[in-house]
Amino acid sequence: MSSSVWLRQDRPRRDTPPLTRERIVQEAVAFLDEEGHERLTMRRLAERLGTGSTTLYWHVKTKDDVLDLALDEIFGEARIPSGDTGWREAVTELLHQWRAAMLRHPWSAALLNRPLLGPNVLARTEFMHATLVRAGFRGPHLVAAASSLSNYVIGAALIRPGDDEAAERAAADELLRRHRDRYPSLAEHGHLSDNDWDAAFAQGLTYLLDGMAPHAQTDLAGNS
Amino acid sequence: MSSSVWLRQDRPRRDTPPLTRERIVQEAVAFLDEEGHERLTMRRLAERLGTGSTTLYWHVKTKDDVLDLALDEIFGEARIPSGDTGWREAVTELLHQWRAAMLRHPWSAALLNRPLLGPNVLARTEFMHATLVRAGFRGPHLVAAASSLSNYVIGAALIRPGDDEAAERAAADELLRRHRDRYPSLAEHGHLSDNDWDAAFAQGLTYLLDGMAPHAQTDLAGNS
DNA sequence: ACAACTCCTCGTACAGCGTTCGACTAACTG
DNA sequence: CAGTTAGTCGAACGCTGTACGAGGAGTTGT
Repeated sequence: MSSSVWLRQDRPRRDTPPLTRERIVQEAVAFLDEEGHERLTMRRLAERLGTGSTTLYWHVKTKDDVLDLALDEIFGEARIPSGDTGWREAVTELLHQWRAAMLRHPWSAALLNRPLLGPNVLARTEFMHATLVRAGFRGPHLVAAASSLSNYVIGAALIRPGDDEAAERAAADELLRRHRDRYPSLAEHGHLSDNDWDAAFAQGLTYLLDGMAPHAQTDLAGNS
Repeated sequence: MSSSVWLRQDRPRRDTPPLTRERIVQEAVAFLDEEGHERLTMRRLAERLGTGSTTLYWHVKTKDDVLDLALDEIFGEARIPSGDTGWREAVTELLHQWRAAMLRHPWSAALLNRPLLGPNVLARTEFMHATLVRAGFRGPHLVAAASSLSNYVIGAALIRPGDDEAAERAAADELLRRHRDRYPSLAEHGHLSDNDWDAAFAQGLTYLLDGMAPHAQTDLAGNS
């Protein structure tokens, strides 16, 4: 029925078998880091683990399961802030960590269209949600704030400028320059190679936070 | 082959080649709309076009080409605003159109990790860029504003709530409810099924625009 | 008239894919 | 010692994207 790992329950486990789901996921992440999303096959992953490819199917239902698990795994790298700072600092810190983790593993961008329901993702989304509630967001503004921040960081990681080699980036810039009559504004501001994307991400995030801050109802009840 | 005129079909007209790249792309979009991203194969697409599968490779280099072309094709559905309004109205209108086009073709989300360099994408990005320049954004603020808006709309289309059937959405909500001890804040505000995502998108966009508006340098030179 | 050439189509084939199935081993349970 | 269970694996199936080379049709040159 349900097609996602997170919605199925685990097979009951015994001691510690030599090959585990954890080891598979760990090795999958390493493989993806080294060789990329398109080169991952069950056979190659099995070879790396020193087993036959069909053995993997004892621990995992499908290849998509491996990908879902690997994706959630890297979100665990995003440290959750302590939370004893202001809500803006907390959200900013979390989203920078989030983006950094994804840029460290560029293959993650290709998997973002799958439902993000793993424990690591949920823990971080929960933290963000709770932080926004603590900041005073309620109702539609809470939903809008939370989803906007998610949209923003996911989008920023997806349009990752620089995962493809510099050659490809230069070719894209060349394309713009060649059609400068059709795209004058884009051609003028060297779009891919010249800009500081880290700074742009940070700046865009402050736009978003500046825009949403006035909608936190800090005067709801008579608490501190 | 056939012995009678009536059983033979007309010779295809020569001034309009029977199979063109445009027709392939058009049919690919239709196929993706009807059957989804995972079911598209070159053989099935060819069958739909009434040709052999290898014929496609005369008009197109790889399957990825078809996908890239199909993706750019649907961005053409996003009408570019007239531009005789304020910059906020223009950007808002463009991004709503952009998102609507992607939601109309949910398979597009799975292709967003490819470089977006087609003419339709570039034309719309150019319009947005030009609009922001007209609004007075310069230097790093121009880069940040343009990329933030792109990030936001791409991210919003990617975390499309509701492309999967209601059953899966309900299962995800159930997961949250089952773990309400771990994700209290997420569980409390019914995350997937209950909210108005169109409104949330619109609201988040106003956050972003509110936040960036003060950084437009309207007082640069002494023109009108 | 015929040959040469270009544009386009397609059958065949190949290597590789995700996944299923049933046989096998090894360890634990009674 | 038999029975059960957890885990492994070789072989096979149906499908994929794509390369290759043969051939047909329309046009051009002589």
